[in-house]
Amino acid sequence: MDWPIAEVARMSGVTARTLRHYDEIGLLPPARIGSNGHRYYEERQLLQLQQILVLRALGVGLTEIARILGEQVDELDALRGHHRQLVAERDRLDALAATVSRTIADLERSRKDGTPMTINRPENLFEGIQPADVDASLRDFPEHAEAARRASAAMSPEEVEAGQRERTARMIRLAEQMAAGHPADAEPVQTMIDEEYRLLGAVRSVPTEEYLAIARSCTEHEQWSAAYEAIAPGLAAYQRAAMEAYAAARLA
Amino acid sequence: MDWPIAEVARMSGVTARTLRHYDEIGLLPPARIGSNGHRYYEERQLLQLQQILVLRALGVGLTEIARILGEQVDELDALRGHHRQLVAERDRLDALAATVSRTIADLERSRKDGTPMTINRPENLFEGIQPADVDASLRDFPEHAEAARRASAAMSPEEVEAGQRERTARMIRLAEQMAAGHPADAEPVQTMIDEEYRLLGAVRSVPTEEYLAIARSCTEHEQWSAAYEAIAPGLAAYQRAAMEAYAAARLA
DNA sequence: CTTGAAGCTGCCGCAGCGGCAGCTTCTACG
DNA sequence: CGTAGAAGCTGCCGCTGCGGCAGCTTCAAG
Repeated sequence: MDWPIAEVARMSGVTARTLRHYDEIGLLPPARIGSNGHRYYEERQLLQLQQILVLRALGVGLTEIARILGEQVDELDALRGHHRQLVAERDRLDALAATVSRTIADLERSRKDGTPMTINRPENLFEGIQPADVDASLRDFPEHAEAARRASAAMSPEEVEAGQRERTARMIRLAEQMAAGHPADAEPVQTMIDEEYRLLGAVRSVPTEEYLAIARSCTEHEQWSAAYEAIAPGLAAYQRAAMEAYAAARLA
Repeated sequence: MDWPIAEVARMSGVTARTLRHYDEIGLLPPARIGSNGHRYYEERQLLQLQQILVLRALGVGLTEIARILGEQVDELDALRGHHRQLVAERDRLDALAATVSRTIADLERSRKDGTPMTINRPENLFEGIQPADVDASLRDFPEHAEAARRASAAMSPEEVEAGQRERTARMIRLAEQMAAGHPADAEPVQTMIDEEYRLLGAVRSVPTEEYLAIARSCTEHEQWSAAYEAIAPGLAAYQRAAMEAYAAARLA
């Protein structure tokens, strides 16, 4: 007893095209091929097709299915690995959905306030997108870079987001000072810088030398610089100057 | 001030290849192209790139991003739609992961019991894979088909799975009776069929005529038939014969 | 013998690039 | 001023899992 391709398609619910595809990639060759080139399937192939469809429905890729059917890998191992992937992907989407809904809320709020914000929120500038590279500027202080990496790896996505948001808010306030014409060593600016320094010190104490290295990074680290410049032209240099003035005045 | 492609790549963290791709698809053309064909980007492009990367990080597709940047669609609307998709996909993966972990548990159990089961569990045969088509055989009774559709739509994935598993268990017990050589109208077989009939009746009362239609479907509905045959050759006809004998003896 | 259904083999397209190959152009150094 | 090496360019193939053609052949029923 064998069936032509359309019959199998009707029985299984997949299209004939799919069955030809499975033949093409060697996943499910038909039981025999007539002298006319037509494909004929038997019960064994139906059973295999069922296995394939089960695994496919579970989200397993066709190449992995082929390995399972070929008994090159253990099905339990494969499923366990697949389960890990599924959970990881689900968690990723979950975090993504949360971020998107925050973005939506932010946008809605800013529209009510008169659209002072575009979707290009500074907290999502380059440095935010690639947090792993943020500490690259600290390569002169590898021991601290390592610690920072560990610290940021331990933070939850929410904490990371919150941190980015706060840093950005500071950058914007600083840009406002700059736009108002205050020099970098003006009192209100220095007050803000002092606040930043204290926050930095709350994590761990920062020697003057390293603080100055961070100041230099504001203009020299390409991603940082780009982030500052994207908020306001000249902001990177302004931040650096303010930090250097602060160090000269209070960290001497 | 403009930057060559590699510079932008370093600043933004994407590859030059990606930037060329974005140019190719019209998503981010460079500010100018030198007479040598080289691409040069300016601040405006950097800002756009940032927007692009933010949206891309949120999982928005490039074509949708292009529409948002071109202001052809409202960003809030786009994000709301995207959020729905994200949540739906997350839920799908969640259900999938749950199914996979049940499958893993089943496989582990069966291995301890001496591997009486392969991954090709009958509860995942064709009809299980396409539950939406199960009631297609009831097309002669459209009003009932509609009700069944509603009922199955209201069931949770767990309930559906459980139902499939139970039906399959019955099919296997029936196959054992058949393998033992009992005719379809033998007493133990009829007892099983009676149990099935009562279960069916618990959902809603089934007239004899419709019961016989269901019996016919066992051999005539291709997916059902395939499911029975995959468990044991001849099982579809055996089930049908048993049901018909039951109807003749007890529903007359 | 004819006709319509079903079969076949390609090839393009989809999203978002990665990774070549093969050629040209910039930049720095001697 | 010549040259090497880095960086630029334009294609084209590949991935996943098929859908959807086109163009031709073959089957099955009347």
